[in-house]
Amino acid sequence: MAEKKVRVRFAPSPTGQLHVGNARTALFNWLFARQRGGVNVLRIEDTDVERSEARYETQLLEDLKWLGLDWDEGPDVGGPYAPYRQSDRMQIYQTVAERLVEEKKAYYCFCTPEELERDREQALKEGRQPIYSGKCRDLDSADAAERRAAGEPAAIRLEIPEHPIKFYDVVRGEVEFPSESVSDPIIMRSNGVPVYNYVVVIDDAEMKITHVIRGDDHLSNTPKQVALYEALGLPVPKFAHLSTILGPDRERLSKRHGATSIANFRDMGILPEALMNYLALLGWAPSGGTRETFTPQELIKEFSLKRVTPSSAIFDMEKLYWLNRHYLKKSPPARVAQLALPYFQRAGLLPKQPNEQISLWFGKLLTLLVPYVDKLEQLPEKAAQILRYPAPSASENLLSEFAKADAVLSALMEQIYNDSFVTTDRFKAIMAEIEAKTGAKGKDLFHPVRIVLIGSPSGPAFDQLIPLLEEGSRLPLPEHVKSVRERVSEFMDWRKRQG
RNA sequence: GUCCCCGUCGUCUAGCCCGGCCUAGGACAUCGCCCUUUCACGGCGGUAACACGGGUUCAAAUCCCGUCGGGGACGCCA
Repeated sequence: MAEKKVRVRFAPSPTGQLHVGNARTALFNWLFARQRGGVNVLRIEDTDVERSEARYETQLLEDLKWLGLDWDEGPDVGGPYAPYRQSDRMQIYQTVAERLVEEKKAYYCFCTPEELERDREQALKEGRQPIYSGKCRDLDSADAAERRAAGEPAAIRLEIPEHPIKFYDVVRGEVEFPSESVSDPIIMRSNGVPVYNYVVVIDDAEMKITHVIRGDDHLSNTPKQVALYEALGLPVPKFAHLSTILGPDRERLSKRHGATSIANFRDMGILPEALMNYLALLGWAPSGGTRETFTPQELIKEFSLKRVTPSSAIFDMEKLYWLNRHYLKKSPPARVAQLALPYFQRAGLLPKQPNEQISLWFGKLLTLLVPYVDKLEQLPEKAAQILRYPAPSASENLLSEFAKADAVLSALMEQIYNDSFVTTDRFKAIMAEIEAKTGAKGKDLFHPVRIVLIGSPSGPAFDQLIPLLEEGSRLPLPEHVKSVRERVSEFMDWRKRQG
């Protein structure tokens, strides 16, 4: 019971939209913290002043919240280790760096970038690891002070110890790097700005982070960071490096693969619970490995860092769509309606302030359409197929393969001529009548009728479609929905005009 | 180049740590059938994988070595 509370952190840079890879990292941190009753920290890594922007930070928080994540400490909620924005912590980094120099764990380096570049090329040519030679390591501290006083720019480097650097990674096990493969890293630039690899460690240490869960692109940086913890005399946290998410071409997932940011998915009409579920399944599977759908609560219960897979994963849009369809079908109709409404308004299919009748009708329309789509975004297009009257010429082309189409349509026109409102029962009777009169059956009977009504041989069942059209035709919609009779007559008139 | 990580169906993965229960399980996609006077939804079924080569062992997807392939790092970027 005395076990220490776990503390994890998600530390994004506000330099753009929240990417799925980062979102998955945020999710795993969150799941781990929530399951263990620990603390989830949000820290903003904005040391790169040029690329960081306040609006991205706001958006970042919104995207995380939309996904269903929350945090216990962060720039917006505060906490015992505030501030949570690196740009507000500069003084700390400076102080600690100077202390490290005093303790001889770090040193001033006067090498110029050109000099370093030459050394690197030389090393590469000789087939050596291109790491820093360490030539400033043994500079006399009095000399160094003098040169600095004279205005010579100096960076601060951490001295990497001689022994191999080991650390524990929860997803990969024990990892060891030979000391010779690790360069003495710069922790303070000569202009006084601290370096990322250094500030993360200071912050993680100060914030008492127990588990560092992050992308595996940081794996090779980890030995430098471990050396820093050791120099600082602070406990090294456990690490968990998550594999990279790849695009279909096995390249690191990026904008050119299409939708990759959380905002993209939200705009398409992917449900947050579907995305969360999908992201959780990328690199993690429950024990047994046979279950696919999880609510956030179930994920919290089942999640385990130890079960995270080390190999990289290709992002599969189709499976995300499958999950989205699953959750779309499970969602209460009122919620789907609320989420779908803006898409219809933008397409000019629904008014800004739909009245109650329209909302009711819209609900029916959605239950009809939802089984046909992967994401909300596709709804207006699907609906347009039904709500807007299709071009008669297109229908005409489809009609040719049905032998008795002409007879069926004339009979239909005859029957429907006097009906201003067609009920489902009336429609059934009409179809029976046409069947009796023309002898057309099955597809020969039903398809021509469907084509004339909605411009396609496939679509919703008639007993749902007919009332939808008829009711819609009486509503004050931005675009008039044509009734059954209007549709049939319009088509027949068009035919007449064609001769 | 050097160092580190990774390698099970097309894809996500279970199994690997503690070898036999694996004629390798589930899911997405795909194909077929059923439901449906259409399509979609739904139901049922099929195709499909242990990267390769050596060991160790009575027995290897599982342990060891090597090869190959992919990724990352080696920055006064994050």
